Formats: sequence, C-alpha cells, structure tokens
Amino acid sequence: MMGMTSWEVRAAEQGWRKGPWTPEEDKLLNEYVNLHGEGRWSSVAKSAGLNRSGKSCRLRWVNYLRPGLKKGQITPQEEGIIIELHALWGNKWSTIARYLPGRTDNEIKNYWRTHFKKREKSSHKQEKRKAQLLKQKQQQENMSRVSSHADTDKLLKVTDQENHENQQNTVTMHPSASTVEDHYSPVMHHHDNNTIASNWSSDQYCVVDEGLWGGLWNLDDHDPRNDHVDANHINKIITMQNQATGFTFGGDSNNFYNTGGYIF
DNA sequence: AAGCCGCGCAACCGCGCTCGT
DNA sequence: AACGAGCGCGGTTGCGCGGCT
Repeated sequence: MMGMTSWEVRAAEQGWRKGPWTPEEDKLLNEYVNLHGEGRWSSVAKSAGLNRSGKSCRLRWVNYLRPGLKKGQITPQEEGIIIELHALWGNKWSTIARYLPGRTDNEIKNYWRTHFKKREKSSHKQEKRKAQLLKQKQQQENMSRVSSHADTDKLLKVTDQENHENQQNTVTMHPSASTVEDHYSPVMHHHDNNTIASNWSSDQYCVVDEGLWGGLWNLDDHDPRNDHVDANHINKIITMQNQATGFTFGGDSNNFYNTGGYIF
C-alpha cells in the first residue's frame, strides 16, 4: 500500500481497478464493445479482461470511447441550446445531452458548472454586499439617529443602480405564466430588445440560474404532454439558432426531436 | 524559481428505476 | 408480489495543468 493514492487504496480494498484509464484498457474495452455491442457491462468487464467494474466500463465507453463523440469546445450554438434546455428541464443533463449530438451528459454538466455556477456566485456576492450595506445602515441608525446617512445612502444608491443595470439584462422567466412561451421565452421577453439568443453576451445569461426557478422546471420528459410542449419549444430554439448564425442545425425540428438530436 | 490557487474535466459514488426471475 | 442484478442519472471528488504572486 506504500506510495498509493487514496483512491488506489480504496480500489485495492474492493478488488476493482479505479482511477484514470490506460490506453491498453481503452483498447480492450473498445475491441470488446465493437465485437459484442453495448450492454451487459458487468460481463464486459470480465470478458474483456478488464479489472474494472461494469459501471466504470460503461462510463468510459459512454463518455470517452463511443464513436461519434464531439471533441473540443462547446460552440456558442450549443451553449445557447444548453441554456434554453436547462431553463426548461433543470439539471436533466442526460435529457439535454440528447439534443446535442456528440456531447455527453457529463460534458454538459461540467460545462454548466464551470461556466454558469461562477456567475451565480458573483451575483450572490452582490446580494451579500447589499445585505451588508443594509445592515451597516441599520446599525448606524440605531447608534445615532441624529447623524447624517448621506454616505451610506450614496453607497446604497450605487448598489441599487448596479442591480437595476443587471435587471436590464435579465431574461424574464416566471412559472405563473400560462404558456410555454409565456413561461420562458428569451425572444419574447428579453428586455433590451436584442431578440437573438446567440447574440446574448455571457453576462446576460447570468440570471437564468437554477437558484431561482430551476427546481420548478423538472418536467418529466416522458410525459406526453411535455413532449408536445417541448417539441414546439425546441423547434423555436433551433429556428432562433439558425436565424442568429446562419448555421443549420437541422432542417426538420420534428426529426431533430424524434431522433434525439441526431441529424445527418 | 517555487509555491499557491483556481479551473476544467475525467472518474467515482450513491440512489433510484427497470426488468427478469 | 418480492427480490436482486443491472443500468442510468445527478452530484461530488480529486487530479493535472496553467496562471498568478
């Protein structure tokens, strides 16, 4: 056990190899799946001569070895789709991944966390700052009702202005609206009249966060009622993307929808 | 040059669902 | 109907690397 990392120790204790895959392991898994197909992952591990759990094999195949996987950065078009679908479904990464050919749920999940969570953080910071200032003001009021509050007021005004400016770039999204378009449509509701999703700046995305409505949007993608709604909405997203960029994501949105995003 | 820090991403873990027996 | 194995999903962890001090 000397010189082993913590995961190596744990893996040794449980009998399975863990941690990063070697090229040799990749080769074994690749050859086996190409010959016998996907599924039966626990037997894949044994039959292919891999000392890996079935889970580990499946994950490696799905996220890394599977043919047709897109390598490289998420494009602005894909980012737009991720944002839209996340607003619609919340953290349903595998569902979202179905509409992004060649991308995995893991990849999308990581992308969201690294690119959008930090913006959420910065908006939380701003909230904290305002709360702190309010607290300060209240303390000052308590300590001396006679003294002037001009400086604090000024600070608060600046913060309010910052917030107001932020709201100008906020996408309206409210669950009490009556249709999907009313619920969430950046095209309809975007305040600064810039109606093309792909032209949004990264800062404009920042308030579309799960902290506000994400939890309310865990629609079941297998509910036929939602299928109807989703198909319409996704149709719109694709149209928007195409209009914005001239990039053709798919000629027929129904086909796009029905094939799980795989359009050839 | 060296240490520290934050980010990106691959991989693991726990839980819940499905399906076969 | 009950149970267990297999699988999929979402959340979390930890490593490697590049940038900063």
